[in-house]
Amino acid sequence: MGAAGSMPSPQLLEEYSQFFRLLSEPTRLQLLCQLKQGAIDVAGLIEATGFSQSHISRQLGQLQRAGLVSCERDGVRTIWSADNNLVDDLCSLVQNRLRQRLEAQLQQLAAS
Amino acid sequence: MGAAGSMPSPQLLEEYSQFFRLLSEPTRLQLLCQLKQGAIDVAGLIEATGFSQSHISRQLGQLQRAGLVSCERDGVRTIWSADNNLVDDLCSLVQNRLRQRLEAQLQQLAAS
DNA sequence: GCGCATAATGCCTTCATCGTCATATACCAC
DNA sequence: GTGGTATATGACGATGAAGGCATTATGCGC
Repeated sequence: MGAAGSMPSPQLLEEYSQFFRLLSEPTRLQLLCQLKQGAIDVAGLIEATGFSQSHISRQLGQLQRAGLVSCERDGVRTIWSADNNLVDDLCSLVQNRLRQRLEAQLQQLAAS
Repeated sequence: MGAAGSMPSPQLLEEYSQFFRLLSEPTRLQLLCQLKQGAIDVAGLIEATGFSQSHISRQLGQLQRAGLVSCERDGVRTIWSADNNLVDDLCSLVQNRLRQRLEAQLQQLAAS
């Protein structure tokens, strides 16, 4: 079961960590989830999250550079939308993991 | 296509981000990959990675608290091993994503 | 052109985490 | 018990990013 795969290159490890770092801020995750509900402009995101305009704009910029969100201008507004399901898939896996851990703790408690 | 799921609770978002934060450091990812090759003690990890003893010990502690690695003492040594395949699955998904992006950039370059 | 609204960017402070050095703890040999 | 080795932890400086304020850029109505 050791299943020795091959070590990823340092460059790939760096790519991985940079990507995961994007998801390591509740702010950005919240923005991503909000965009999953539907395309929306910055004012709407301010309304929905309570964060400052500059903060939201910055975080969207980071997510955009990573290709997780995209925007289109509609007059003076900028409409943002989420681009793919990768984050949902990742979160589902993590959620399963969290659930499994809690169940294990529960069983260990019952066995004592 | 919009597929409006439900917003995760703030607590869940916090859990997600904390987990992803664990993976946002190349050091920890490297340690996880190394442990995937097989159980090994701290001295072996120092040899393999070049990091300082205290640094490695700290990172292992974080991974342990998250349930990603576990250890058993063998005399004076502590043998560490990776506990599950979650990280591999997450990395595979991210790798696919990286590849897709590069392919898209390649095609866009060819089309110009 | 001039206002007015929305969004992006420079600058700044604050705060968290990395990574190291030194020290403490645990274990074995003797 | 003492000495020696392997690991964990406290304290600390350095580094990076979050997040807000002020400003700038951009587009619309007039």
